[in-house]
Amino acid sequence: MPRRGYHHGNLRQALVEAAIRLIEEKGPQGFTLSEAAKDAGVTPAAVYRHFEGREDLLAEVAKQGYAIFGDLMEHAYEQGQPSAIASFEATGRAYLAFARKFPGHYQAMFEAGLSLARDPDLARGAARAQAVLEKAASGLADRLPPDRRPPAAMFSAHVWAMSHGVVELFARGSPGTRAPFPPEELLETGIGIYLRGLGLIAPDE
Amino acid sequence: MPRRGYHHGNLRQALVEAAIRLIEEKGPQGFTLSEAAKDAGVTPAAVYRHFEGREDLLAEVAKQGYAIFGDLMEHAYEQGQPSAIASFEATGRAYLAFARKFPGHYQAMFEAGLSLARDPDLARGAARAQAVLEKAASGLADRLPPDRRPPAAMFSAHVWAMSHGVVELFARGSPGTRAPFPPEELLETGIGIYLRGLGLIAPDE
DNA sequence: TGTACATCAGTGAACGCGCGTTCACTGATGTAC
DNA sequence: TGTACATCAGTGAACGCGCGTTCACTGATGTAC
Repeated sequence: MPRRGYHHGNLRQALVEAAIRLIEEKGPQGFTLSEAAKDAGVTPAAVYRHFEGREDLLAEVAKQGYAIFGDLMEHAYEQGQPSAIASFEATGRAYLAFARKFPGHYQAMFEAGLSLARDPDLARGAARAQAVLEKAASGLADRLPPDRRPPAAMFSAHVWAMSHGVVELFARGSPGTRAPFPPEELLETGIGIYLRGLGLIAPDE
Repeated sequence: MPRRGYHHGNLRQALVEAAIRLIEEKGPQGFTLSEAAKDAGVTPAAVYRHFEGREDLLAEVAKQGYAIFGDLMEHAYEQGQPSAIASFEATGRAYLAFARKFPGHYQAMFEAGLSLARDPDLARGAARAQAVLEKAASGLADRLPPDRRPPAAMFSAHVWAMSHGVVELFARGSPGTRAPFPPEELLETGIGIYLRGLGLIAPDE
């Protein structure tokens, strides 16, 4: 991030990127406004030209994360179409792929403790991502006999939970616990068994 | 925690309990040694009579958490015996019950980023809890035909992941996302579907 | 093409704060005689 | 039962630190004439 003069040019985005880097290194709690400023080659006070403060910068990272996340999830869903199952599995994979590829964004979104209420944009971004997963789940539900059809929101919650759990427990350099299996494999097999349990894949395939 | 004089009596445990309370309120990152000392009615320096420092106190909370956790898991397992399925389901429920009943311990154990390597006792406690879940999983695996039997460590990882995900996403006053279902129900149904997928419960029961 | 000027992004010094940790100390407790 | 003394848990003052935030300022940029 070399400065070209007194004016930075694109300090706002440079700060966001510095924040992402710092969150990746030290987690959302270890990230400080001052260090982000330093990383961007700028005085802490300069941050206040572009953000209301520390939390506002953090929220911007989460916001950009939700945008990328939503795009990835939607793309995965489209790739899987017209098969409801393929779409569902693809969104699960996309979840994990996002967490691994954008760990800074992921942590800002899910581990920073940001309230979605603080910013309508943030809430919108989160809702959009969740909507894709529920659309995929609902496509699945349609293939079950109506009398034995659990709510789609429940499917999506199950997969969301398992994905998040895999990320937190096995996809990070987590607390001493080495992953017993590659996270991708764990999630793939987990979702596979789950889908079989729903009666959506043949019992012995 | 009223002091009865110059000497506290049981400051060590009083500090641990203050720490637990603070972690419940503000998370593991918001917990400070100074505030724990204040809560226990004591000067920050007094903490150093009993712990090496902030992280050591945090580790003690985690250690006590693993002890309780291990007991609960083992008890749940025994309750479920001799049915392998009942034992497995019970340990899953025990996981969630622990997280809800001992949120301070839970966070110290799984969200504080403590390295298990820093303390053999800590690693032992964690290993013990994990062993119970794997024992339950292995009891299940025995009931599957050997030629189509996935490793027990994988079962236990799946359930661990789903449980952790449910806790993090739906059992906390999480970021704006209101739980679509009670966490207990979510985990119960999730594990149920999963077990059906393994071919361990009848497809239409 | 050159000059005056408004704009506003970034500076640098300062603030008050709470943190973890250290240190020489003090005073309560319990034991030996 | 009473006294001297060793032990050591907790005190209180001090430290250096980095934090988020504020403020009056400065200097680069771009526009109007």
